[in-house]
Amino acid sequence: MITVKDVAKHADVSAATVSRVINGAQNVSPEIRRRVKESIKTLGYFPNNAARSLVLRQAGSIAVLLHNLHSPFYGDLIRGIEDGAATSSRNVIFCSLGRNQENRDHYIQFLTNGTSDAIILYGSMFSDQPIIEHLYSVNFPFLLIENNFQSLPVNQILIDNIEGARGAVEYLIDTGHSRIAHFMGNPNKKVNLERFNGYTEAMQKNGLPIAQDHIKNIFEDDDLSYKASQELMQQPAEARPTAIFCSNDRIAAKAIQGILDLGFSVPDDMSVVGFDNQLNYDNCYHGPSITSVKQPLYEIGRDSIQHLTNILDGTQATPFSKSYHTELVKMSTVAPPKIW
Amino acid sequence: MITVKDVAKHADVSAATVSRVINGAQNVSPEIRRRVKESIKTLGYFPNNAARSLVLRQAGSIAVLLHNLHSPFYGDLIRGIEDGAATSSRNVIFCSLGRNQENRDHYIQFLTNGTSDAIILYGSMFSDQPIIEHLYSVNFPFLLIENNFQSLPVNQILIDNIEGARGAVEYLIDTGHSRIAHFMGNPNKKVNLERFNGYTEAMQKNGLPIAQDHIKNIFEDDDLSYKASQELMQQPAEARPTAIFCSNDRIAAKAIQGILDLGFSVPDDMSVVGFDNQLNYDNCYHGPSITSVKQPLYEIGRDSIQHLTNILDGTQATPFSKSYHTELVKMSTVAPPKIW
DNA sequence: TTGAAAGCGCTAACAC
DNA sequence: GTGTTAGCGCTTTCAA
Repeated sequence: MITVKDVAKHADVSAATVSRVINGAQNVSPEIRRRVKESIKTLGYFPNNAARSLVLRQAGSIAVLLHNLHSPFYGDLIRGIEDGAATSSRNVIFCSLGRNQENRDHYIQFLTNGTSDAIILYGSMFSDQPIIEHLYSVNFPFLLIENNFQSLPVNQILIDNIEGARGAVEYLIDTGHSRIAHFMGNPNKKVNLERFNGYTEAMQKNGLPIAQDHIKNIFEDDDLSYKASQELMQQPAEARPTAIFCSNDRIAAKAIQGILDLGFSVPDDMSVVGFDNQLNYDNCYHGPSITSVKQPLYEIGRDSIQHLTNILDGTQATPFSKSYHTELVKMSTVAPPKIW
Repeated sequence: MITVKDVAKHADVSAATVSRVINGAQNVSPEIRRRVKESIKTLGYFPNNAARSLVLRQAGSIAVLLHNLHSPFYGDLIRGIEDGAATSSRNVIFCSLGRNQENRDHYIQFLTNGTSDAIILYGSMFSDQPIIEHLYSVNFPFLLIENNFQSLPVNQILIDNIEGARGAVEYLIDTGHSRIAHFMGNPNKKVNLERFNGYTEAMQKNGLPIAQDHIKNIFEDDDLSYKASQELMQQPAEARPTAIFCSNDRIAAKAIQGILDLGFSVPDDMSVVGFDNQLNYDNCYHGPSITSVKQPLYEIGRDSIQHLTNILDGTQATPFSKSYHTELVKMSTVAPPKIW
């Protein structure tokens, strides 16, 4: 391993001078700077990150923690993070939080003790609370994305799920629907609760009652959505809802499939709205293009790195909070209801 | 920050003893061990990774390098890696290699100098060659997956693309096809070349000529596949191929879509075989279930961590090489050709 | 079995 | 502008 000492000897200067050159200090004569740079190149020197981290108390990296890194849902977010990282002086590493509690704790300890300078935690699992409280208690810089955490003054980036859901349901109402069902994802994720709240807000504001069997809990297994939509369709047309608002696009896709497989039409017999705007031709989704609420995940990913970099550099006040608006992408799964 | 010194003082022992307890050395009296453990718990101590890495010359982590971490294609691989990591004493970090050459080099330097102990490089881009040569030249432990690298004795895990492709094409031949087209992905990826070779091998072995316009280059833009399949279908039925073997499932999916959109049937008018077995109901692919060559990505991911861990621990001889077989998953996109 | 001391590679404070 | 020195937190000789 080549060290500063080797370079120093080769360039006939002190280690301190080599360090100065590496770190771009101004008080080095041009001639010496040239010589040191040449030696670095000749010897193929690169500073050891562990040693540097130790003395600087900075690891030079930001860790992005995701549940299920393998989910295709993260595409835009990751792309944004990558592009954000390109503009940051810090490197970004991605970490997948496993299910095993002990491994998780160990992993967090690993990251927060000399491996990374800050953590981005994406997702709104209630089960993340102990992690968040730990990070807060040890005063480790972190930023939450999509986790509306009220009990502590933390840095967070949110999207307005309630507004997004409300807008989607109001769009259905404006299109003429009044019996609108909701397929709700796992309530252990805050976003699903918020979207549910947006749905109820819109319904209540418009004086529309919510029938008990119009709320379906889909939890983790998306196939429940398939069955749930078929259950609805088997009711007489004048009794069943004319539209479904879903917590996310996967649920919407399965619901649509269930309806189509019974020989009904989307949107003629049933309108469907999703959330996330995640399924499209590019990822080989070939079903009907789903009208869906889009969150600006790319921007969120990109901005999160920049904000966190600024926080670390002290150019950004904390706690920092920012909310992003959603956008309703109108595609082909919504039409006026048949009149009954 | 709590350090060994703090713990030492609290437990009224020396720092060396604390270190011994942390690292499970045997020569510590039970009483002292108990006291130290208690102090560690009381103070909430966790060893600093930078300091530890510096002295041990081990970072305690394995870096997984992926191009386009955001690709849904990596799902099974990442899942396997996660599960492999759970059995390893080392942590796994995921890294996305950007497009910018300078950033890339910097990132590699960052990883190889005190940030990680070994690298897993997935993918068969020819452009990875400089990275591989660099890692080799600095004697940094690494493992290639799906990159058949011949010029240096490196650790690698491969799948038998040629065999897989040959088997797929022979299945088509056995089903009665003789005019079989090939939609070939980006030739800058070795896997696509290998699959092409498997195709030609099968054709030649069975005495089937390959018509010039039956080879379509799809490169990066999958939509080219859509157009290419439509071009084929516009030829008279007795002249056009009766089956297409595609470099991957995305290409296959677009080809199928092109055929269907012209009002033709898959597999009645055209049989299609893909590679990767990647598109299914779970990731919201709703087209015809594609007959496809499946690679054991989960196993590869899991095994790669274990092999690399063993290599680092010196319990696995190097260079290490292993090849995995593929499996043809027969679904609904292949049927005997109509007789002409 | 335990402690004192040296040193991993680097940077920063201080001297010149 | 440059070198000397100390020290980041940890592990590991070496002595006791």
